[in-house]
Amino acid sequence: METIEQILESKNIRVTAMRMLIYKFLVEKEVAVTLSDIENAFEKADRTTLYRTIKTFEEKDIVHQIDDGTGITKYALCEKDCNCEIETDLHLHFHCTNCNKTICLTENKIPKITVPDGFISENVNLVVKGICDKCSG
Amino acid sequence: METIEQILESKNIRVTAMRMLIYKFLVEKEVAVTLSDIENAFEKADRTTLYRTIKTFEEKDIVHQIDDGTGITKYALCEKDCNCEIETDLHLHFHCTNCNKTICLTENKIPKITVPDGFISENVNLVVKGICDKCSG
DNA sequence: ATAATAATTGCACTTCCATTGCATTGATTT
DNA sequence: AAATCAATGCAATGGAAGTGCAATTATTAT
Repeated sequence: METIEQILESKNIRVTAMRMLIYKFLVEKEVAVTLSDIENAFEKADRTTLYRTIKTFEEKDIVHQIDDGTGITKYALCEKDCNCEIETDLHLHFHCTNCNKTICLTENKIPKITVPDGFISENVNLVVKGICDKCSG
Repeated sequence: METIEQILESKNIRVTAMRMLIYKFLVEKEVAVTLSDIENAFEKADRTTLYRTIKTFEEKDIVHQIDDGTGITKYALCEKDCNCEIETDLHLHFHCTNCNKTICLTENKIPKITVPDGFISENVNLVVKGICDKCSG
């Protein structure tokens, strides 16, 4: 079992108290979070710090950004073996229009998408909107 | 050949000079446009008017909104036989990271997406990012 | 045709999220 | 311990989306 310190260090992220707290927060959340969500969880910390922390995480590939169409960027921890940058590993996201939660459906891989001649596909983003399991039950 | 007036009327949109101009602009563009694009094309008109016009078009289903992940909402005319609201008719969008253009690939329908039990899919948004035919050539 | 009514447009303003500059604090290295 | 570099906090900015209200224009009814 890796500690948070080890995880951060393995990704060349300098370990600070703040970063460890935010990482922990992301682990505990099972859904994608907005910057405001993080902000509300750490009211003592400055918005900018949180913003830059998440951006650092993103750069170092331990967090990926999700654009679920709500207009607000959300973030979620990558899976252990996630290679966000690799096209074939892309999973889809589900946005519940009822509870406004966005969930990474890591089990559901995106089917192969064909694009017309001349187009070069580098990245695929797929968001399904609807009602999640908790809200539909 | 339908005139713009006829198209608008058939969708229960009251015909005004402004609306005809914006419709014409959208027809001539082959890519999805942002509000700023429209704004730049009609500098004499007020932003709000353009905004509300495009919202009206959207409501009346002659324009659909595209969220290509750039953070800025884009709009494009629906195809003649487009039924944006019908899930099975959804097409995908291609966003070129080089020229920043977003193109409707109306020929490429989105494959059926399966979601886990309990989830109800109502809408699917799929954006492929990469290099478009003009930029890759 | 004209008055009454309703929809559209323009202006001003607000809100919200994302982002940056700069000073300060804190951690690392020499 | 001094020097260096990264991280944090504060303040401010920018951009896009959206709203209220007054003025204008179109539509309907008299």
